[in-house]
Amino acid sequence: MSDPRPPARRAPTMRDVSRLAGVSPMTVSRTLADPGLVSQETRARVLAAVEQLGYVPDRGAGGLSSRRTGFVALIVPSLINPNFADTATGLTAAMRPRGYQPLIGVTGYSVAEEEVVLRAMLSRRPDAIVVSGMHRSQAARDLLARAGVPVVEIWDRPETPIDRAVGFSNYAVGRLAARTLVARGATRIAGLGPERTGEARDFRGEERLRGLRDGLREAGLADDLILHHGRVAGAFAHGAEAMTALIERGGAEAVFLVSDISVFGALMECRRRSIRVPQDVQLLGFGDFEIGRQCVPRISTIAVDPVEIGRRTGDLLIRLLDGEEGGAAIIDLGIRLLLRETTRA
Amino acid sequence: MSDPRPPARRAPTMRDVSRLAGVSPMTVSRTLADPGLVSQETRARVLAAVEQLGYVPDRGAGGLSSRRTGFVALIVPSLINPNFADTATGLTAAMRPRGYQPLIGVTGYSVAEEEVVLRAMLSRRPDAIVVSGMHRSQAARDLLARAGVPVVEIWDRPETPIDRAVGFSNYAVGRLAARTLVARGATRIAGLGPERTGEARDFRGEERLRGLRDGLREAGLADDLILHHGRVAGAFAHGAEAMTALIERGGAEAVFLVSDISVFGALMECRRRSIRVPQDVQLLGFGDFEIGRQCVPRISTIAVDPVEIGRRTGDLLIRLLDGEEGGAAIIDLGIRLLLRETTRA
DNA sequence: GCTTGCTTTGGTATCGGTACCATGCTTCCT
DNA sequence: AGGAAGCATGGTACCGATACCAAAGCAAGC
Repeated sequence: MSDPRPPARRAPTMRDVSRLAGVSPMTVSRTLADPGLVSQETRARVLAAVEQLGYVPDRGAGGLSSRRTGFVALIVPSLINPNFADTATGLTAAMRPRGYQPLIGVTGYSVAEEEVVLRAMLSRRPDAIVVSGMHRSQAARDLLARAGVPVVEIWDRPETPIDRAVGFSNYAVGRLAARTLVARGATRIAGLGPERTGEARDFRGEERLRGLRDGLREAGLADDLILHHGRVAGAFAHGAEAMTALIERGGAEAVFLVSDISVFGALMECRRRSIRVPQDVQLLGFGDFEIGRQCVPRISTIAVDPVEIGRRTGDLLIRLLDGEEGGAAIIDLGIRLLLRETTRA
Repeated sequence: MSDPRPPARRAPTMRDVSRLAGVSPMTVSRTLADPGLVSQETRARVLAAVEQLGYVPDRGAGGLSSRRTGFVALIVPSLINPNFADTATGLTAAMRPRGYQPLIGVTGYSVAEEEVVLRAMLSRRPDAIVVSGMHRSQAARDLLARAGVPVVEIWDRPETPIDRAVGFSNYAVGRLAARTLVARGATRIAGLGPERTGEARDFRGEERLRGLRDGLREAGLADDLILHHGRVAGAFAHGAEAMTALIERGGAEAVFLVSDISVFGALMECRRRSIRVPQDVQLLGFGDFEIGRQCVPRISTIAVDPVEIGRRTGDLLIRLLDGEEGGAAIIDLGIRLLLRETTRA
């Protein structure tokens, strides 16, 4: 394995800086870690040397020594889902100013991949781990529990969190959906979500439909229109296909879909078939995606704030990593009903 | 700074594994790095010990020693833009099987943030750096050029790449847009993109409009309808607002917008105003976003394959990091015209 | 039988930082 | 004046892996 590139003079080290500034490496380390510990004069000399050499500390080496890497593992099912991209953005915003670097792992909704990704994260010795919907594999649960660092489960409200949780109850979303549609006079109410078999599953989506089912039963309504259909990925297509399947089974007065993306797909299917929304059928989604705010008609939805989930998780972790108490084990950010134009008054 | 959590028995080290297996740490290292180097019997004993202890190697320590961290820095303007999320997914898919871990940095389209993020990445000593539209700050350029590792610029076709480039010509996109709309009989052709001032700029979008302008001039048409309007973020809203501005200036026969997301926003604005697409106005976008394939009417667009950009970049880097020649400095993946329903035949 | 060479294993130094303790010097107090 | 206390700095031993070299064991070749 010969390297064809020019030998690339090695990056300067703390030793180089210390020589140039005429101090010991230890003093350079202090200057960078906590400038208040060195005299003003020394600090100036060190910083000038850092500048002149273009020195960038090697945090890998620092982490090895201090046993704090500054990494925060973030494991999500998908980055293409804007909800998780938003959460990643919120987490980054909260933690980067304190020097933490998110390490993003994507599982593709696959239970098998979960463990592979988690292992890759653990090999980087993160200071904290944030996971979304990872509690299905026992091996993964064990790895997490034994990691010896704070673990936060997000986008969920587990009965018994491994450590902490920041999110909301997906089950409650489904129940609220049922209540909302019942209150709007619908009696034949459908629920559309992805199928529940195979390697890749959307457990949170299933949880919402479970809430819907219980809500409908409680209202004395039938729950025979809760359909599981198609793959979790490509959610746009899912909405259109699921709507088609529903129509073939006779349709419904109101439909709850597991995400706004799916609602959009269903909406387009309705347009193609000249079915009027909300006059002929009411649609209710989940997630308050940007697309639902922009399309015509605007999508009624049950909202959570994905950026806030990331931000609150970041704040919690900063506190925990500073050695403070983090407060409650479970932070429930709640859900919000946004009635717009795909439901009737 | 007292730590309230239980002392968390430290993760097992290679030393622990070696003791349990009755071999030297060096043999454990070899077993894990290249199993063919040790005898079958030894390998079995070592792997059993690894399994029993739940040992996960510390790649931070390994990287310090081997001077290969296995990190690939990926710097993008935004993760919320599905194009970049797709590229990240493609890059991950190509490189993770070889043990590389992407390190994602997000600049928020901000030139100032670029350098901060780049510095954070460099402190992790990545084996390669992938950047998207980072060539605007001289300090950042210098840092990249002196990093001593392969650098790939993506989503662009720079005149003089820092090292390598994988992408396509945004300028060519604009010219193709002009040609396409001219060929469809339009004479009053507009171009809508975000404003060109302020800290956060979408340079690639501007480049597309520059191509459009030149294309229009070449066809002998006016270019006075090329409007820069609103912020780059929140592209849905951008499309609607820009379309409104255009209509207030008298409208156009055909409009090129810098992304399909913007086209969607414009399309919704047209629906609100009962302007028919494509009968009253033709719309052409860029990016072939999922939403453009699903909405009604389906959006005509100039497509690139974002996942492919990531994948090809990953393949190139694997070759370079294996010490092979990488081939051409610039890989142009080309663009594809997809005529759908927002343009006329 | 002894050299040669291959396979398999081990020992030691080192990667670039930080933790921890030691030291020299000043300042302040009794 | 003597000693305690505090500030600024330096020295040394690691953190947990891998590179590199050495060496043991064994088979093959002459």
